[in-house]
Formats: sequence, C-alpha cells, structure tokens
Amino acid sequence: MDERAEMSTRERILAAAAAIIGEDGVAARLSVRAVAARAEVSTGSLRHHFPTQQVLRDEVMRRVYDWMLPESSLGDTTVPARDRLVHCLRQVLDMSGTGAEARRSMVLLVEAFVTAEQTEPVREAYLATRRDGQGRMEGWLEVLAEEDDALPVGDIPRRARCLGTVLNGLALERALPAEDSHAQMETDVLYAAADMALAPE
Amino acid sequence: MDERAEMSTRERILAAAAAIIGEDGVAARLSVRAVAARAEVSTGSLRHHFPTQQVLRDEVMRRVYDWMLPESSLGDTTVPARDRLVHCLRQVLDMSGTGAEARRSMVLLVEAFVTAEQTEPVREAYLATRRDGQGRMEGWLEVLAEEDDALPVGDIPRRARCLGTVLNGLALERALPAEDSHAQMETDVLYAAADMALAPE
DNA sequence: CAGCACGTTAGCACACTGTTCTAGTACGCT
DNA sequence: AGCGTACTAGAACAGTGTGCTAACGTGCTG
Repeated sequence: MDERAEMSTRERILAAAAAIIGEDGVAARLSVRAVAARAEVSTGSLRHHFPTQQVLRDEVMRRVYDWMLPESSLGDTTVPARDRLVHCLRQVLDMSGTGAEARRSMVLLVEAFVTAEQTEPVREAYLATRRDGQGRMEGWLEVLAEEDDALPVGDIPRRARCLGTVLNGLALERALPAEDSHAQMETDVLYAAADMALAPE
Repeated sequence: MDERAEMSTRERILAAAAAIIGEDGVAARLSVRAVAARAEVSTGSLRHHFPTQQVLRDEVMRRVYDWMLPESSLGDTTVPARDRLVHCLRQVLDMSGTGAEARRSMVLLVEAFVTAEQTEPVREAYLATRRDGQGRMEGWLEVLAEEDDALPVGDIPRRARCLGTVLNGLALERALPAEDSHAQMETDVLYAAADMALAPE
C-alpha cells in the first residue's frame, strides 16, 4: 500500500531527483531539501545514501545518459577512435534534436539561462549540468587515452572543454538557419573536433 | 597615505575582485563578502555600486577582456600565425560583448533567427551575414597560407567553417553563466581552434 | 546659515545552499 | 538477551546572494 514500501529509500531519492529534472527541465536545481521533500525523506537519510550532492547528481545523470545512450560503442576497438568519439559527440548533439525541435531546444536553453534573471540558483543549475557534460566527455577521452598513450591525460580537461564548445556551437547552428549541406558540414566539424581532441603532443 | 583615499570605492571593489581572480585563478569564487572584505568595504556598499553579483562579474570580466586585448595585426609576421589568428577571432567574438551585453546579443540573435518565423527573407538575411563572416575567416586563412604553404588552400573553407562553429559556441558560452575562469578557458579554446585551423595535411 | 535631498556607507536580516553531527530506531546475528 | 550495524530523522553550522534600514557626508537651495 505504502509507496515507501515498494521502493528503497535510495531508489525513491533517485526517482524524486529524476522527476524534478523531468519537470523543471534544464533549469532543474536538485537542492538537498527539495529532493528530500519530494522523496519524503529526511536530509540526513539522503546524505547517508549520497554523501554529497555531486554524488547524487552524478548518479542520476548517469542513469539518464545510460537510458538515452544504451549502446556505448566507445569500447569497440575495431573501429577507429575518432569514429567512436564522433559517434558519442553526435549522440549528445542529438539530444537537442533537429529542425524545429532544435530551435525549440535552443529557445528553452536561452530562456532558462540567458533571458532569465541571472540569479545564483539559475547560474548554479547551468554550471552543474555543464560540469556533468564536461565530466562525461573527459571520461570518453580517458577511455580513448587508455588505448593510445599519445593522448596526454593531463590535457584531457582542456580538450574536453574544447569539445563542449564545439558542441555548443553546433547546437546553436542547428537552431539557426542553415544551408542544405548543413549535415555534411556538421560531420566535418565533428571529425575535425575529434581529431583535435585526439591529436598527440 | 590611506589607500582608501586614492581610489573610489567602486574602483577598490573592482581591484579587489580582479586580485581575487588573479590569485585564486581557476577556483575564483568572487563571493560578496570576500570581495567586500578584500576591498575593505561593507556588503551594503558593494551592493550599492553593483546591485547584483552578476553585474560585478560582468564589469570585472569586461575589464579583463579589455586588458588582454592589445592591438595586433594579421600582417605582422613577427608574431606567430596562431597568435594573429587568435587575435582576429577574438575581435569577432568581442563584437558580441561580454556579460549582460553578450546575453543581449545572444537574445537578439535567437529572437531574430530562431524564434522568428523561418521565412525565406529571414533565412537569407542570416545566411548573408554568415557568408560574410565565413569569407572574412577564409581571407585570414588565405593570408596565413601565403606564409606557410603547409596549409592546403583547398581545405580553407572547411577549416573556416570549423572556426565559425567554435566562435558560435564561444559566443553562446559568453551568454550562458560561466565560472570566473571563463576568460582563460576561452583563450585555451581559441588557441586550440587556431592550431586546428592551421594544422598541416 | 538652516534645511533639505541625494549619494554613499555600514551592517543586519532573510532565505537559501550543502554538510556535519547527534540521537533514535529497526533488524540480524551470536 | 545482548550487541552491532544499517538506517532514519532532524537540528545545527557555515556558507551564499540579496533586501532593508539607519546613519553619515556633501552640495545645493531657499
């Protein structure tokens, strides 16, 4: 009968966090007390399962990404690293959709974080999602660095930031008017970015 | 004798903020009380001159950009090609401004070409400005290709498109919330993009 | 010169945030 | 029964940004 009995506290916390993200969209905040209240759990209990908010965010984002990107071809060494990286980048890019959907995504992004009042929660919400994406891309580069030690691990954060900027640019260009050859151009840019990210030295 | 007499409160606040960024570097936080304490000013006084932390951040960032933007020219072969290219790219990027101005620029861009009805005149207007920027960047690369024939001229359009995408991404990121180390990150990305655009093969 | 207005300064108060800590409860095992 | 471990609850603490009010100058004006 009781909902609380049908899911472990940990799962209820994750479900509450996912629900908040699902409702509030990109501008979700995931504060301790908001998640705890939604999950009908005390902050202490939440902290017991997720010692840090970052741990909670990481776990919920991991599930979201895994749900959206079931097959991670990143480990398939039969195809070139740059192809695998481009595949991963394109999957991220596809989250913003194409055409009208891409325009709508960009409008929502701009409304949430550019037009909106630049309050601290808004700012922190964006930075959190940005850190998530940054960490994910660094993870990819680390996997690829395992195979090819020409990729300096110390430089991975910088390279990941470059990839993030390129993806932002591509997402913006998906929303803006484009020539019919836009898809080809996008692939070109993605491969150029991948080559830059995987370049030795 | 008294330092406080030699600089206006506003200037002391900005100097304190710049000092904090200069010292803490990437981890700079620019909290209200930290800046106020460093400037030996009350939080109320700080709030009077900078109604919001975002306003303070914008202003100090604007000065940082102005400071690290000395003049240089594309034809000056005494400085490396990548530095000259980065300078040109940054000039383009600066057209969108920083802080509130950058946000306003992005909002205007989105309103004009994303939110607006995707009619043919609108589309053509954007593509015209895009071609303009594209042509300008191709011109730069052609000048630089004159000096170093390792840069294949046939590939210039593709490389210029990549640069345009990176600039779009950076412009978007100027409008979005950012950490205080954004300027450094921007420089990193610009140099990475320049290296990619100037890479042989 | 008195009075007033306005810019400036100071500092507290408020509503948040994440984290730490203590107390109490429930369950399994020896 | 006793004990230990996992869990829950909630207060407390140190931060954050922002709003508010009171005081202090300084300059203008009647």
